[in-house]
Amino acid sequence: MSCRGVMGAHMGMSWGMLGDGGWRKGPWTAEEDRLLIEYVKLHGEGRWNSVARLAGLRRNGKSCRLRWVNYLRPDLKRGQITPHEESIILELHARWGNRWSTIARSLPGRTDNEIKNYWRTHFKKKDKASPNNLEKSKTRLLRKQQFQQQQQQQQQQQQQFTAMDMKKIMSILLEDSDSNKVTNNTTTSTSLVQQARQAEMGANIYPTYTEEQGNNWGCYSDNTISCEASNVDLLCWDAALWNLDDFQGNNWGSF
DNA sequence: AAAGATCGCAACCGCCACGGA
DNA sequence: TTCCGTGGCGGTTGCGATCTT
Repeated sequence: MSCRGVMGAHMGMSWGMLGDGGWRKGPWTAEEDRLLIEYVKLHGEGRWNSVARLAGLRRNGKSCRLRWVNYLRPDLKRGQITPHEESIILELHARWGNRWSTIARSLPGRTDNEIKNYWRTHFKKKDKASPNNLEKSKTRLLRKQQFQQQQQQQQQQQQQFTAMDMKKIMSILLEDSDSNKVTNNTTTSTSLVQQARQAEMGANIYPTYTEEQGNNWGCYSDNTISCEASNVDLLCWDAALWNLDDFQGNNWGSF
């Protein structure tokens, strides 16, 4: 029997049922999500194997961790991978190969699973794809992007970051970058910081933040962060963001 | 309109590294 | 030093949604 056959038989048997040790498997219900979120609120991330006992979930620790990391974390960015993110993925994959978690660290709000899925769907198959198929997927992608753009525009109208919120972010980011926590490319990061400063001085336009978009840095207008930035610039910018992230304990909602 | 093909994503598995007993 | 529990990672699968014929 093929590997797929073995796995398929196994997963088919267990999907949505109780596995070894009585753990539930398969898709998560809204109630399970709620319990897990409550658990993390009370106890923080980690100690996943106590979730079953403390939260009343019939899920094993691994499953809980995965659900939290890939789906429930509040700082997750939803929606389409942007062209900038795509270029970062391409560049980092060329450098590191299938080290998805490493790549994910350079893309705030994206999970290794998401990037891995994106890569497999959009790039791996291109190797085999005929020009015709390629055209089809492009069209499909375009349609999806247009639909999501419409949705995002609607949401932007409802949930705009206030200027004050953004000033807080910028001041934290600037303090952080000034203390040289970004070590890989000080020159570039400094220049980004300068640009950011200029942006703050100009200050009439702030990036928007929506629940759906998460940290959609692509929303910066041309007079804030240069849209012409190279991938290296973007990486530095991302690195700066991650330092900010560390500073805030990954809690975007706490600004 | 319907059937088959393809896509996208959530979730699973096995393996490995690490830290504590 | 060894064993065991835990968490993280990368590969793989199942299935609903969407598209094509």
